[in-house]
Amino acid sequence: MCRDLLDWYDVHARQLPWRVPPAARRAGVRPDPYRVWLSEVMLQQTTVPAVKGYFRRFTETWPTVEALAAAEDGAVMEAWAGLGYYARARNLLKCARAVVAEHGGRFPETAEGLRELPGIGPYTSAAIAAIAYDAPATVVDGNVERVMARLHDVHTPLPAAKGELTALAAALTPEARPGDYAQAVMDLGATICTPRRPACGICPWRTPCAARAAGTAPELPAKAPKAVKPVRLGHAYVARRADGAWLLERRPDKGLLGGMLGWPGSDWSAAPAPAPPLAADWRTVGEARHTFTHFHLRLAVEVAELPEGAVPARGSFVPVADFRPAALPTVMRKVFDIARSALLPD
DNA sequence: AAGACGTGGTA
DNA sequence: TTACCAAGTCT
Repeated sequence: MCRDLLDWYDVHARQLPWRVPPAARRAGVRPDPYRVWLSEVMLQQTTVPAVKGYFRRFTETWPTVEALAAAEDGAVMEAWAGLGYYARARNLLKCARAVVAEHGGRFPETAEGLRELPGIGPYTSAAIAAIAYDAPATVVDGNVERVMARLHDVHTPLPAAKGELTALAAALTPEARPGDYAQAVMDLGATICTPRRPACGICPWRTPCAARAAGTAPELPAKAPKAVKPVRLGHAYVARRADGAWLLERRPDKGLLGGMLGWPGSDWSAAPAPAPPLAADWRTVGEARHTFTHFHLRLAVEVAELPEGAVPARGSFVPVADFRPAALPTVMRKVFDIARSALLPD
């Protein structure tokens, strides 16, 4: 059965910037563990199209784990801006520095060893072990869960079904070509066994698939109902100094948008108290709306123009020449777009 | 162990 | 517009 999938993968493998194609892989070409690790971290809860540009820029700027380990924190956070889940970027640096300082610049070659590193959990450790080192590790991500739930017609809702689906995936992992196998199941889930409208008719596993036989494939895997997202409110303060500099603030390392640059603001709650970074003639010019994983946010955008000598209680001024909106997380970029059209009308 | 943690694309 | 979805990890 694994053979059917590997045969399919030999023909239909997606070509991705971090991947060694199956033909080259069988000819002995090994992927660079650094690139495998970087791509797998970027791909956590993130789509392939979103990752491609970031992967290219990261590998151009920092071609090796040594180069990344030597990078400045701010430069890495800026390069990650817009990709989301910023703890990944903080852990990426911690991990690179640990690999250089504690492992001589080489990634551990076993899933257990990899699992010890920051930002590398059960999925990523197995993925690197399998893909970079061809170890027979069982990779279980959202694709594998979906494929296994359908293949075995498992109706238990996630996340309760996680253990059962992991066991089913482990029982199927072959000794031969485990790296290609891991990528093949994920490709199958991404291109054939998709969440909606799976293409069962052209699936290499259409014959053994229990859900296909039962007609239940499109509704699997079952999932526990999601909690309703509350709405939180807040104020964001965008100040422009007379020389064009913007008042920005580095957010604390822990918590939401940790380590990222942002506009000074109130806390985000049901009834936020205004908290401008300095006394000024603030005007409300609009509202930025943004949805995070667990709440909706509405930010009142306040703007002010400041004299050259203004001294803020929080944050620091970034000269126009150094300011790049792309270095901000998306919610802060939305705030800027609203503030800019008020302060700098075309 | 349940909740925190982003974003952009799609229906 | 809203809701769901995508190669998870950490606490």
